[in-house]
Amino acid sequence: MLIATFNINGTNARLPRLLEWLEEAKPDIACLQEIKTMTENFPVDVLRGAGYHCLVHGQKGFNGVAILSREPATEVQRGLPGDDSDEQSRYLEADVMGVRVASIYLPNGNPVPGPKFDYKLAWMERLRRHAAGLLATGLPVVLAGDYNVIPNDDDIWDASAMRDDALRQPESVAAYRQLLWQGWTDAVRSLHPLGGVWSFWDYQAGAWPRDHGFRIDHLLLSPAAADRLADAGVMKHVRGAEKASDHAPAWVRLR
DNA sequence: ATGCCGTGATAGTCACGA
Repeated sequence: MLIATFNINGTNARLPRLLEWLEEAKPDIACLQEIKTMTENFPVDVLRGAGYHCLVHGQKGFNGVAILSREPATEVQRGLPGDDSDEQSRYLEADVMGVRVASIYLPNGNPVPGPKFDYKLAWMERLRRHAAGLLATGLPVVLAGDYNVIPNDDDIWDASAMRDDALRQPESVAAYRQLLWQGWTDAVRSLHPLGGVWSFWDYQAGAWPRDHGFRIDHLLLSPAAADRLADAGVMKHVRGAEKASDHAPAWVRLR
């Protein structure tokens, strides 16, 4: 069972690449982020034609997450609990093929310091609380998405780069570790413990040809899911396509 | 120190990203 997470950076701009990738990789479940379109404008008919059911939590212009699945999915949670005033579409959770899956687009948080960084840390605290409840169910759970956190020095091409960025702030890293310490397994990290695996390369400054990337797209597995972990990685070649997203899909295969 | 590039909303450039 192949579960992937892919920040597509805009549905309209990326649909041809998304369809190519689905045809090539054939994920059973694909968690998408930054769909950047309203729910009603997401191309559900085109994707149904490509063999996928869609759950969509969209928003005009920014953010937006979706869960694509070969088998029908049952929506469990739309939006991250814990703040009724939060109108940003960054969380969607569903049951698919016996697994609880979430598509997560964690706030970027720049600039630091500032209200956006405060929002990021508050959002991570809400996620930590919600994730504790998920662990308590004992279900196989996969929290997949763009976490906008670079967890370790070897998760980036140059450990001194991004030091002042929200993605590498000690508070961001600490919040990510707190989440892990609840009992989650970072699937890609567990299969590549020495690091050196990137999931994002900036469009600017020749980051892709220079391989100046870092890892911010993660799949966190509950114990019941980690027991079934067979393999995990990043589909790096996807980033090399024409008109590619700046992210590549990260994935996990469960037995 | 800032922009680089890219996307979307909008009809100017601007917000936002990472």
